[in-house]
Amino acid sequence: MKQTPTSKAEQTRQLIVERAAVLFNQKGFAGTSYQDLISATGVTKGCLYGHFASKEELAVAAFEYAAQLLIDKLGAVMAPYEHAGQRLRALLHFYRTYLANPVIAGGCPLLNTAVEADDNQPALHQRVVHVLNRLHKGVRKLLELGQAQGVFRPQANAQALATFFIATVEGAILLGKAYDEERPLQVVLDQLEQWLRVELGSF
Amino acid sequence: MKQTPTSKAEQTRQLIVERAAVLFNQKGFAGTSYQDLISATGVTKGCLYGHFASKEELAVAAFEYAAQLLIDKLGAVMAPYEHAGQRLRALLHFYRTYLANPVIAGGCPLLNTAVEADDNQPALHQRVVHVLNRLHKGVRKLLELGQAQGVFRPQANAQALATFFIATVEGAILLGKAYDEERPLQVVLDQLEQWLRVELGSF
DNA sequence: AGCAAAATAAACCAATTGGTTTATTTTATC
DNA sequence: GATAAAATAAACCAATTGGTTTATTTTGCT
Repeated sequence: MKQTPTSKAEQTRQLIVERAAVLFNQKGFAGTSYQDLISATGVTKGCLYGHFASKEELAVAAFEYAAQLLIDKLGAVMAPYEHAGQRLRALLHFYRTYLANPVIAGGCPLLNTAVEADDNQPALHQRVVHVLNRLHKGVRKLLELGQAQGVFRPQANAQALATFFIATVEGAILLGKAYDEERPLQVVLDQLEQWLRVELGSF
Repeated sequence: MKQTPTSKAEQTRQLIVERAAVLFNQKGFAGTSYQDLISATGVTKGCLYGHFASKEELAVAAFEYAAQLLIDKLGAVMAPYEHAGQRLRALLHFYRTYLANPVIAGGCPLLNTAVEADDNQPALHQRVVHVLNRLHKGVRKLLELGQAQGVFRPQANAQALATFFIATVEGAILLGKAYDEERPLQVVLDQLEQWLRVELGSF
């Protein structure tokens, strides 16, 4: 008998996705085997294949989960504020401490997945681009909101600054992870903030 | 009889390293198999093992080769100039067209290797940090040279700006590769250049 | 020309890869 | 408590993995 979308299966699926997202983020797609996934989830291979037809399908679901965590987190850190300047400061603060509080173990899923996927996994690469677009739009809207509120200079190029913001933040995370230190993150975000104050006016 | 370091073996070794560097840069360490290496080099497995005891040893040699290409290239683009401002502009110009003229196919070897290695390959990770240090020192020295020449503002924080430069450039390459477009690179490097002009004075 | 170095070809290895199937057991829910 | 859904256990698959060995051939150099 057809049943209401059962919750147990979805719980298991969710558990798999969450554990897989960490593995893929840390070890990459090629570096993660089914044995890794079985060990990390505590679930059998049959169960994995019951939920996902292939490693690629699971990797896509895992990436989308991790990306949504990031998007949600960015929303959450800005949510307490209406003032665009405060929101921007909250965003910068979030990234300043990213190594200690990553949305998922292994660094930034956008950075990690983009690097491996763009030459190798078209399906994943496509999702990466989509998430980058969402992120860019979010930052751009924030800057435009600030302009509408009269707190950011109207001449500022929101489009370009959003691109610059994302590139700089990802580069900062790269250095922070490479050195396993928070200092590069602090240094880079300090510089970014100063430049944003030049372009947007004090905020 | 012991012979002078034979050149044929070194030629073959060099061929292997060059071809392997491209593969590892494009497909990553885990994503590159011996079969890939055999196909790309045209050399037999026995020959590969004759020159490198393991995939990791080969990957390290390949990364060091690619990194040296980058370091050499940066030196070459700056070499025609003595004026630090001109050198910096040459550096920015080089990165503006990086997607069309990468030092090696597959993007930036520092970016690619850093992302995969920092959680997985300690030997590679160590070399990445070393090359990042060299790169940072090079950029810092350039900024300090400009200060000594009186063309950059003496108050500028060369240390911090060098870190910022590297993070921003790597982030720009990440976006450029992800979108397979030069525009993000142009946009990000325009912003970077403007900020450098604020900090260093016109150059 | 002769000799050593370099490379090949190929067989071999145990382990692991991603993926499939099936019968059985557990579990959630009506 | 019945039943269908979910998960397990395990056998199975062909292919590939990283790595080794050995005998043979090709090559480069003095």
